[in-house]
Amino acid sequence: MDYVWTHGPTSSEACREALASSRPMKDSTIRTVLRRLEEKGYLEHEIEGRTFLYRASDARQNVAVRAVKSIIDRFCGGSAEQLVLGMVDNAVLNRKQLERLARKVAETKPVDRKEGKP
Amino acid sequence: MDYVWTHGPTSSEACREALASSRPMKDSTIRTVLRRLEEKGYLEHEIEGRTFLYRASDARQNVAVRAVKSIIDRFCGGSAEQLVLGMVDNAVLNRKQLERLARKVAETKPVDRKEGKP
DNA sequence: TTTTATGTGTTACACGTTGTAACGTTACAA
DNA sequence: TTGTAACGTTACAACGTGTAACACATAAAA
Repeated sequence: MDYVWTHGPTSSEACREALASSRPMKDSTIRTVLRRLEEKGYLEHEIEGRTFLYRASDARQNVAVRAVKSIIDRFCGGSAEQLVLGMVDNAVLNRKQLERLARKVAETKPVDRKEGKP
Repeated sequence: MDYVWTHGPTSSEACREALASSRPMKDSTIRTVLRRLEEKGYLEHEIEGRTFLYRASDARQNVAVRAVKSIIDRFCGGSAEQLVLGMVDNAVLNRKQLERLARKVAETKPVDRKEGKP
């Protein structure tokens, strides 16, 4: 998954070769993994000649956010703010960073017009 | 887990009774679950008479934060800020909330003195 | 003191997920 | 036509999870 994210669309072979040094695997292994990731919706593929080219169906960051969202729902009663406060308490995020973020976002989305990407 | 979090220390029986209406389970089932949660470090128990009293070894929110932290490390290159930005992009958090958080934290930890709970 | 109820210990089993792979089939290329 | 590069199908062990049966110990009751 990580490989497909950092490099673009990839064939199973290319993927295998790239990972071979750190983790030698049979081609069938790689293909199984890619197929399963596709079943789960993390990947999609198109056919180039007779080769499958896999690409991530969603950016890494959005996947991260969705995962976090589900944590928020399960553990923070759906309140993202509560989570962020917890992050500050646990020094995962500090005051300075939070302020910088607030400023940055204020610049980017000045009026907060109905959410959604402009 | 959720039950132990919302109510305090609990015996397996109390837990079973409390959940019985929504989810009737045998006592051995409950005990197995509690024991496994303890093995994983989410619960601890002390012995009261000859009954095990389980309590959460950590607050719900901290568990959430740790889970999120691991997502940050895996998907956001360790940058919590990046995640928060992603949350804003995905409308999990909006500008207003972020500003409110920044203000709140600024009040609570005016100087950001070396992190850690005062 | 013997019996009983209540609590814990141990073991099990079905199912789903995940890592890893063998073997089979198909179609382009030499 | 035959080899080879791709994919398709199937498998299997290890692990996690939900659910529970049965065994053992001991305080409490008779």
